[in-house]
Amino acid sequence: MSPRPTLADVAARAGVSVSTASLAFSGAGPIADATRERVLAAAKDLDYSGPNPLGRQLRSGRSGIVGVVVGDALKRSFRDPVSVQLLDGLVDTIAPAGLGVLLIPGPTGPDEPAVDPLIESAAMDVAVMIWGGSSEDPTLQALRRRGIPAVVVEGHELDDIVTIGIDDRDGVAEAARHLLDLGHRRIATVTLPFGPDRRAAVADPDRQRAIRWKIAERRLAGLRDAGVEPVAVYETPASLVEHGTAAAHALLDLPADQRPTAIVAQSDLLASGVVIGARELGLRVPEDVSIAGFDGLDLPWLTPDVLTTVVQPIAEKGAVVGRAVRELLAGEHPADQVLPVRLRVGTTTGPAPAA
Amino acid sequence: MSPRPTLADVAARAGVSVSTASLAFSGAGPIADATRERVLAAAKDLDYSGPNPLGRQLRSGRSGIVGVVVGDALKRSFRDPVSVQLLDGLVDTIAPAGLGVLLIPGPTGPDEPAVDPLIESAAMDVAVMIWGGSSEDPTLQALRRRGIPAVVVEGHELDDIVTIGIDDRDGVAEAARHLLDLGHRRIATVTLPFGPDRRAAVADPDRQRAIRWKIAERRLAGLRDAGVEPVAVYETPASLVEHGTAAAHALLDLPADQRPTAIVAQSDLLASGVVIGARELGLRVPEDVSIAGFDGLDLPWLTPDVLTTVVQPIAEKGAVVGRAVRELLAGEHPADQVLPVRLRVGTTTGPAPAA
DNA sequence: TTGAAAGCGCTAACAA
DNA sequence: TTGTTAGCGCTTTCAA
Repeated sequence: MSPRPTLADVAARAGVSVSTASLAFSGAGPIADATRERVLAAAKDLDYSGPNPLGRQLRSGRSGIVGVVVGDALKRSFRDPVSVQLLDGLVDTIAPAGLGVLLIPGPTGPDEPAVDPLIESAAMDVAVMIWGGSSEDPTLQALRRRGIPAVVVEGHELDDIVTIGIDDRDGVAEAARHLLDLGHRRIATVTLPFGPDRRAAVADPDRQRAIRWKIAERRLAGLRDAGVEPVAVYETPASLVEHGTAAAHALLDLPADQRPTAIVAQSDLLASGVVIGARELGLRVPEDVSIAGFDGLDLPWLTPDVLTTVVQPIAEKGAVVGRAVRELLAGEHPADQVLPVRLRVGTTTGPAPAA
Repeated sequence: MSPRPTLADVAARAGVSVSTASLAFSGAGPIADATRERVLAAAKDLDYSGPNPLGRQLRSGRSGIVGVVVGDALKRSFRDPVSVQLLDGLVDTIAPAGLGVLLIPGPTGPDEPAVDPLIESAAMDVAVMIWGGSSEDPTLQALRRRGIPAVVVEGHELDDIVTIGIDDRDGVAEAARHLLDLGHRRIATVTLPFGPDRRAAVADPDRQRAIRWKIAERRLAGLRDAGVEPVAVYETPASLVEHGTAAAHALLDLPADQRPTAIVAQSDLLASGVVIGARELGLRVPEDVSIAGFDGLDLPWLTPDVLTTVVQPIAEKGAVVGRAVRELLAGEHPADQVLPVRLRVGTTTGPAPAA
C-alpha cells in the first residue's frame, strides 16, 4: 500500500500548483474550467478522494464538529423521546451547514468522573448541552476554559452562554388549573430528577428545597403558581416509564379517601408509567384518578387513550438550538429564547371522583 | 480578546522549547519534574487549556473519531431501542480509548441524496454502519474510496470490511418451531423493511424475492427453515410500534377460520404493535392469536404480559463492534463475528385455538 | 533531559 | 487565472 495521495501529488500530476489544485476542489476562487477538469482527472487517476479534512481543519481553525452533551448515559438518554427528537431537529438544522454531531455522554452518576474526556480534548467548534447545566457545572467550566461557546437547553440563564428553553412553568400551571377546574383538590406530582444524586422516592420539603436541576424546579413551581400544594412530590431518577409505574404504586396504593385524585407528571413517559401503574392497582383512569403529563409525545402503546399533557415544540426547540449554533459560528450573539407550550386535554383527565 | 495561546506561547513563558512543552502535556518522553511543573504553571498563567486537538490530529494523522452511520433519520433510528442499546455498548467500549462518536444520518429515502456529506468529508478514523449495507451501498463505496475502514452490523459479509451479526436465521427458526409445537399452522409474519423503498403492505412473492436488506431476508428465511410457509408476509417501513399495529389490522381482521393463529414479527417493537392491534380488534393474546417477536427488549408498557421473543445480546454486539473498531485502529484485522441468540418464551404465545 | 528543525496537508494572501 | 509563499499548532526525530 502506498500512502494516500495528497493534494500536492494531485497538483504535480496535473501540472499545476497546489493552490490551484485546492481551488479545483473548494471552488472558492476563480479557476479555468479546463484546469479544474485536469486536476479532477489527476485526482481520479491517483484515487484521491478529496482534501484531507485534518489539514483543512487545522488551516481554517474549524473542525465542523458540534459536541452534543447528552444528559446522561446514552442508553438512558436515548430512551427518552424528548432527547431524541430534539437531537433530530438539531441535526436537521446544522447538517446543511456541513456540521456534524459528536456525541458526548453526560454525567452518569455522582461517583463517575465529572466530565467526559471528550469535553477536555475533542475538537469541536461549539458545544450543546441538551439537558440543563448550572453555572458551576464542571462541563460548562471545561468548555469555558477551552473557549468553546455553548448552547444550553433548559438550564440556568448565564451571561456567557446561550440558553434555549420552554415556558414550562406556565405550562404546568395551566395543567394544574385544568385539574382544579375539574374539582381535584388532592393532587400529587411525579418529577424529573432533582440532580445528579438521583432518587426514586417521595421528597420531603428539605429535599424539595435543594433541587439542583432547574427543569424539575420550574415545573414544580408551576404547580404552586396555580395554587396547588401537592399532597406528595415523588422524585424519579430518570424520565422513564418504569419509574412512573413505581411512582404510581407509591402514591396511589391508599384508601380512596386519602388517595390523590390527580397526578401531574413532569414528563409523558413518567405519566404513561403512572397510567400503567394505576391500572395495575385496579384503578380506572380518569374515573378514579386523573393523570396529566408533559411533552406532548405520541405514545402508541397508550391507545386508545390520549394523555392530557402540556405540548412542547421539541423538534422546533432542536431547530432553534441549531440556528443558535450556526449564529455562534458566524460570530454572532444569538439571544436566549423561551418557546411557548400549550395544554392538550386528552382522555386521562376527568372530573374528580365524588368525595 | 487576544487569540488563544498556543504551545509556543506557553513554552516561551516557561522558558523552554516547544518540544519540551509538548512533553509536559503528553507525558510521552522523559522530562524533569521541575520542568513540567514550570510548563504547567505557565499554561495556567496564560489560560492555556491543553494542546489544540486540530494540530495534534494533523500531526498524528488521527482524528480520534468514529463515524457511526445510523440506518436512518435519527428520529426514526433512535426510536428503536435496538439501535440505541447497540450504540451504548459501542460507546462504552471505545470511549476509554479516547474515541468519540460522530453521528451520521443514514439514507432516509429513495429520493434523498444517497450519502450524507459527512461521509465524504468529515474526519474519521473508522466508520461503523449499525444497520446493514450491501457491497454496492454508496456509503460503503465512499468509505472505501477514502480508505476509511468500516465495521458493518448485520450486513453482507464482504472481504474488505468487518461484519458483526447475530444468528438471527436460526433464532427465527426456533421461534417458528415453538409455534409449530403449539399446534399453529396458519402463521403470518411481519417484517423489517425490505430496502430503501419502504412499504407498509403485504408483500407478494415477487416482492419477497427482491429483498435488498439482508436482515429481513435472513429472518424470513429462518421461518422457512423451520418448515413454515407464512400465509402472509407483511412488510413494514420501519421497526416501530405503530407499523406493527397497522400490520395486525391488515392481517387479523378476518373470520376466525381464515385468520392466522400466530404471527412472528421480526422485531419486538413490531410485535408489541401487533399485540396492541390484536387487542384493538377484540382478540385475546395468546388465546386467539399467538405473537412472537425478536430482540428481547424490556417493554414496560406490555406488562404484565411478557413477549415471547428471540433474545439477542444487543449491548454485547455493540461492545464487539467497539472492540473491532479498536483493533482496526491498532492495525489488526478483526474477524467477522456472529453472536448467538436464544428463544425466550413469554405469555404472548400459547396453544393454537381449536379449529 | 532538553532543544533545533522538519513537516503533517491544507488554505489564503499576495504577486505575477 | 495561476503560482509563490507562509503558516495553522502540534509531535517527533535527531543531535546536543
